[in-house]
Order: sequence, then C-alpha cells, then structure tokens
Amino acid sequence: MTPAETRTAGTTPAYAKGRQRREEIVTAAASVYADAGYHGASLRAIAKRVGISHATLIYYFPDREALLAAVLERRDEEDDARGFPREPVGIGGVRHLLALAAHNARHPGIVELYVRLAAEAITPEHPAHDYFTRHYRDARDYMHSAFSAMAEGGHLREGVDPRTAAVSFIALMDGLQVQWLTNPDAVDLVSPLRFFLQQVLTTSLDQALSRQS
Amino acid sequence: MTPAETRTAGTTPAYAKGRQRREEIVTAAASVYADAGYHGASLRAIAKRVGISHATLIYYFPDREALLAAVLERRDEEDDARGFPREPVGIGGVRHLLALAAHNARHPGIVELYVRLAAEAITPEHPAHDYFTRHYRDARDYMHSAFSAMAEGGHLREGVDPRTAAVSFIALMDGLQVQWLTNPDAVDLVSPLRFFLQQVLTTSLDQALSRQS
DNA sequence: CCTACCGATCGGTAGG
DNA sequence: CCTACCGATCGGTAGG
Repeated sequence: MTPAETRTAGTTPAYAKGRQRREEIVTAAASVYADAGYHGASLRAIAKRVGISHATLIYYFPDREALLAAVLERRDEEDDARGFPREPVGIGGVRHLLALAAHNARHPGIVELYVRLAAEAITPEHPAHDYFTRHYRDARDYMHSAFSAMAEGGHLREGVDPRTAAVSFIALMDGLQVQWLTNPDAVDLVSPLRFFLQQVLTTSLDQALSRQS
Repeated sequence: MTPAETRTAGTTPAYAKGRQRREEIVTAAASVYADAGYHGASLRAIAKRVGISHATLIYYFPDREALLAAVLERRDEEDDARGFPREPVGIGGVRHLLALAAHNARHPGIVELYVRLAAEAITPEHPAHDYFTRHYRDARDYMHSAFSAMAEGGHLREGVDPRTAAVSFIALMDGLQVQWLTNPDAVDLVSPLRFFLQQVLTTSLDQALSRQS
C-alpha cells in the first residue's frame, strides 16, 4: 500500500508531517477565533501563530470557511470523546452537563470560542449557522431525554414540563457563560445550574447525583 | 439666546437639522451593528444606509468608537424610558422584565444588536466592554432587589437564595435570546422565564403578578 | 456635504 | 513552503 493509495480525494494529507501541520493550524485558528471571532480573525494572524505564511496556510485549507469547518469538526470530536450525545437517559445526563460546566470553568478559551461563534452565527448566512442550529437542537434533545427519564422515575416536581426544563437549562448554561466571560469574578458557572436543578427535583440534588443510572 | 450659545463644547449640534442627521446615523448604525456586529460594520455601509458619504458620517462622529458610544447611549435612554433601573422592589421588577421579554419577542433587531455586541465585548479591550460590565451588574442588582423583597414577603420557596436566583434569571433571559435568534421557531422567549419564576415562588405566578407592588 | 486620496490590511493567486 | 503580487475594502484626512 503506497502512501498515495491512502489519500481520500485530496482531503486527507497523505503524510504524517502534513497531518500534524493541519492540526497545528486548527489549534491556532481556534485560539484566534476565541479572541477575535471568525470575522475578526485574519488568515495572516492565524498563520503567524503557527510560524508560516498565510499563503502556506491556504495550501492546507482551500479558503477561510474550510478552516472554520475544521475547527468545528474538532470541537465535535472532542465533545464526542467526552461522551456528549451518546444515549444519555436520566440523571446521568444532568451529571454530565454539570461536569462539562466545571470543565469549562477551567478552560475559558473554549468557552470564548463557543460564545463568540454562536453570536456571529445567528445570521443564516454565516457559515457556522447550520452547525449551531444542529448543536442547540441536539443539546435540547439531550436534556429533554434526561428530564423525561427523571419525570418517569418520579424525581421531577409536579407541573415541571421536561421540554421547558430542557430549553431553560441549556439557556441558563449559555447565559452564564457570557456573564462569566465578561466578568469572571461576579458569576459562578456551576452553582446556578445546581440551584436550577434543585428547584426542579423532588429530592436533594446531591442524593440524586449519587444514585446510579 | 443665539444658537451658538446653546452648543456645549461642540458635542451637541447647534441646529435642529444636524441633530436630526445624527439621529438618522445612530439608527442606521444600530441596524448595521445588529446584522454584522461592531467589528463587521463599516462606516461606508452605515453611511450608505443614511444616503451620505462615509466622510460626511465622520464629520458628525469623530471616529468609529464615538458612533458606538452614541448607539449605546440611546439604548440606555430607551431602557430608562421603559423604566428599567428605577427603584424596582418586589414582584414589580419581575413583571417588568417579563414585559421586556415580550417586547423583545416583537423586536428581534434590538435583541440581535444586544447579543452580538455583548459577545464581542467579552474582551476587555473592546470599546463596549465597560458598558456591558455595568449593564450586567445593574441587571443582577435589579433582580436581586426584586427577589429580596419577595423573600421578605414570604413569597420565595425555602432555600432560594435571592442572589443566585437573580444571576440565574438574567442568564436565562440572555441564553434564550441566542437560541431564539438562531432558530426562532424552536424556542419561546417568555414561557421559560415564567416557568423559572413558578419554580421559585411559593404561590401561583399569575396570582403573584396580579397583586400590586 | 462632497471627491479624491493616504497607508494599511484583507483573502486569494501565480509562480517557483 | 516562500515571495510577490492582485483587486477590494478599511478608517481617516485634505481640501474645498
């Protein structure tokens, strides 16, 4: 099997060095997007961070949008590796999103990338618009299934609609991130989530979290 | 009193025509910011919307930042006119923010301006950073005082901390706006707020809202 | 209120 | 992987 045979229509670099270069570029792009947004990030600024010319960057990614797509693709892979959209069910989904919030609190750069791109991508014309439409739908569905399972187990207070609780929980996470990034000392990323869950549960949150399933 | 005497250090135009022109420019700027963000909005694009050259726009506002400041100033005036940070106390504050959310649902352009600028202004270097730091602090304080008064009146469930409830309520409003703008049909801007309040209150929300003060 | 211009920067291409 | 360049666009200024 020659290296040339492993190439898939020119999208995947055949050699390890090239693949590594691509990874370096994606890392640099993510951090520049976090600081300046997608529209505010120039190919030259990203290339400089890697130590190459912007023309070389374009050799690896045909245009700006392809680079953005690669950054979003990696984010999905990382979320998958963290076990995000894999058959949640029940309190496990809640436990997972609380862990994610705690993880985010130690990685402001990732949160900043996410918040800035989401705000830019409101416009349907933005190249990441479909990505965020899908992302929010998946996040709502994930929490919906978690709250539904909890409702069936009798752990949800009377009158709590799983769908509304799911939308609210995701919105709460996102809104906290903006306030926290703007003024990190004034807001905590996790405790309001625990507060919200406690209001919605019939039992103590800590008790619920320590149960299996 | 001659027109020249009414001028205050060159900041306020002396003649009605100039004042009107400034208002036209601020309106156009707000709508371009909503579509493209502050960084993505060019003076030429704003000027074109007004029907003047970009050089003429610069005659009215010395530079880009001065125009942004004027847009934010008007937003504050409009919020003041809607009675935002004026001595809230109690359920009245809640009623007011629910009305604001309903108002926002009919004016997506204003919401988009707010969400886009807030995300850009996360960076301390952004010219609107201090504005949003203040805005969030004021919003939290407003709801804190509302929830505190409700707690004193015995209308809050046991274990509900007014400060945490305030942060959460503001975050919930902001997070809903992003989801709603990205996909208007999938999310409602008001009902999750009512849901949140219902979880936190000892009595029915509708009952509480119909009481005075 | 305009045209005409400035120096800088952008994404992308040519050619090697 | 580079230099050198392209056409376009940016904020701001000059001069009227």
